Amino acid sequence: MGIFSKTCEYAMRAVFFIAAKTADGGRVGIKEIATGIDSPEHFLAKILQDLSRRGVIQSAKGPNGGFYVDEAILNMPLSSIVEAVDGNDIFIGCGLGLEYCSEENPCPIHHEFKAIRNQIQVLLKTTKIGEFNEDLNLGIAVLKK
Amino acid sequence: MGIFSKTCEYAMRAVFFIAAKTADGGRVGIKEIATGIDSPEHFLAKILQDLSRRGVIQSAKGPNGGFYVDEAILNMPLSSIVEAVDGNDIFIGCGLGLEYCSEENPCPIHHEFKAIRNQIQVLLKTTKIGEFNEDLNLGIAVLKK
DNA sequence: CAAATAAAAGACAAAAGACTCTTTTATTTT
DNA sequence: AAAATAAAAGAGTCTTTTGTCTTTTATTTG
Repeated sequence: MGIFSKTCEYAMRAVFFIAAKTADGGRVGIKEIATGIDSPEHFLAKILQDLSRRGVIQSAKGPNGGFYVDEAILNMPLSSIVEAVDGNDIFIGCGLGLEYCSEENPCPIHHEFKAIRNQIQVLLKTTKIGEFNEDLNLGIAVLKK
Repeated sequence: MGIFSKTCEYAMRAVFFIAAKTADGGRVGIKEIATGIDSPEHFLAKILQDLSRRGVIQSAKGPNGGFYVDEAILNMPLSSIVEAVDGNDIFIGCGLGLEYCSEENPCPIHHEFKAIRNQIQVLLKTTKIGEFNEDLNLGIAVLKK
């Protein structure tokens, strides 16, 4: 596995896809999203339901329904997606999995890893969900395997 | 889960423990290691067998047997442990889980993540297994939950 | 050589994560 | 109101990770 869980990878790709498709209005359906990011449809549906409940995307049922995002969501940081799916372990967890690792009671690599955790945090907090729309729509960035 | 798999976390803690205990000679048994790092004994045994086969630690059977490390191992980088257990995904994997993500065909966060992957790599490659022996033996660093 | 010791190996078992399929509910359009 | 559409929800499966238990093999010591 990578830095994030598979579920979280799907979530980020899906949110980027939805953002790029619906920033100018409109909705996009689960089938189109699943195809667009190479993910299993029903599994992704669950992930998106969860993200929708948590306000990271929006959804509407019925004809012309689908998933979409508004301006406020476009300006939300990537950390919103990651925290909704994987929690905040990546920001605070110990590199060696020690529950009580801290500044006062550090594991051997505690200080070295603090820098990495911080950098991940800065990246996820300062990058906006809508930031890639142009690159995605121009085909400069890609979401498929 | 954190950056590394649970297996990898146990592996690193165990190798640090063995290094600190045996750098000046001697062996340490699986029971003492498991107790010393708060890990399930039999599960850890498998991990250590694997590390031993891959040359990341050494082992001897029979009375006065156990696990130990020599001078060469003390100077090996942490990346040897991580690669033996988790492979090199952490160094090369895409942040969004895309198989064909690359400089020419980047995912949206490819460039941002390159810096993080590089920092993790530098940390793991430049830190030596034996580097924490003193802190561990003095109780300044800790390996227990 | 016999007994004791300790790692190696193998076969299971439980839990979590990833994924599928079916039914239900809400909305829109005619 | 009826039909069509599309997300929401629920139940269940498969796979991987994590963990347990038992047996075997190698080594040392008396």
